[in-house]
Amino acid sequence: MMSDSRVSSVIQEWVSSYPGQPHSQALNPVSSNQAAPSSQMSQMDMISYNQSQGIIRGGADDRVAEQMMGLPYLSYNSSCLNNSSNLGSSNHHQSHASTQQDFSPFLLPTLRAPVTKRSISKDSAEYRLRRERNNIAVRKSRDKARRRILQTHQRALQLQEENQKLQMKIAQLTQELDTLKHILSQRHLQGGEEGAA
Amino acid sequence: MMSDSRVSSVIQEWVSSYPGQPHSQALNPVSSNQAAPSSQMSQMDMISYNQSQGIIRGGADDRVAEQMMGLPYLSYNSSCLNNSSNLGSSNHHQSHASTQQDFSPFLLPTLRAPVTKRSISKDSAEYRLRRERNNIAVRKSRDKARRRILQTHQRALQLQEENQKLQMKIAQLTQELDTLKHILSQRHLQGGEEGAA
DNA sequence: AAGAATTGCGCAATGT
DNA sequence: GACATTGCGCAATTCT
Repeated sequence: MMSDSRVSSVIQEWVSSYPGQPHSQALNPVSSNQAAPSSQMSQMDMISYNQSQGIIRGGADDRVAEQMMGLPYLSYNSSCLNNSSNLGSSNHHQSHASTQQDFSPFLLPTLRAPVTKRSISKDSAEYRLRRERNNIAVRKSRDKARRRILQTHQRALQLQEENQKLQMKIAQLTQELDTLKHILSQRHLQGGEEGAA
Repeated sequence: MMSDSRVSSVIQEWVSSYPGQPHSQALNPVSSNQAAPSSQMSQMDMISYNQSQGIIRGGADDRVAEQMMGLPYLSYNSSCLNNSSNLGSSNHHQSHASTQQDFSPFLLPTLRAPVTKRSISKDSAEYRLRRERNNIAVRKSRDKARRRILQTHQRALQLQEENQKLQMKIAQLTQELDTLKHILSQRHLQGGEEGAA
């Protein structure tokens, strides 16, 4: 309930352990339109990393918008060109939402309602507060992850060491046992001879 | 030569296996000035995450600049406010560099030369190409990291299992040994009696 | 000298 | 609703 959290996500655990999948993009209508060009591929191991087409957009900081919603390098042309200064920001959502309106609402039932989804305008203090908090959470989470990884690593080392000791002990015991067995067999013979005599 | 590549890095393998340390920031003068507000603290475990002051900047996309150089939430005010449109971009370095000029150039010998460092303007095709390549590399690298982590984890599990088996074997051998010892002592007594008779 | 690999960071979507 | 996770792209740095 904590480590492999997103196991529930459909597409996720689908074909691999965990990373490299769209995850958010694929499921969310807002971002889905420009979803996975890059992320998709990470699945087919090596090789495939070099797929993302090099659309050389003309816009300047489209990257901003781009990254804002984790979209790779699509939709650089049309939309997303007005918010360079991020003043109208907060509306990336809307823009995309509307851009997508053409989709039959029947196919995306529960997702059409909040067309404006509360205009979080990136200027709002609330927005910054949210972001700030999330950033803190992110740092914390990553720190935790790092610690976890470290622990696992050290645990492995420790176990390996312990393993060696155990194996040595086994070797020792085995030898001891052989010795005793030998002695016993000797005694046995001896006893046999005595009985025969 | 491939997995634990940055083993040579001083601070790195210093105290632990691999992650969690500043690494780059701590060593480089340029970034060091605004370096670790966030990373620093991540060391002192929990608690300290809520430190970043909630400067509610007035600017809009300062975030852009912000993130551009991975600086946490400092320098929101003065500099970094002119490149919203990312045209002059590439000069973040300079801005900061100049901001830092007060530092005796003797301390930063090799870093003052390329004042303009080739103005890569984010519009250039080259820039996009670079970014694209880096993104690919990043994905690849992360995939690799994930695999590595997974492996370590599995290895730990495997070792643990093996450990149990070994311990069982030891228990078994020990018991067997005890049995033989007992038998031998019996024989010994028996032999002694026989000899005495 | 140049490109690939790493790493920390913030954002946004999503999970809990 | 707040916090936790996670994928993603950016930029800085390091490795090769």
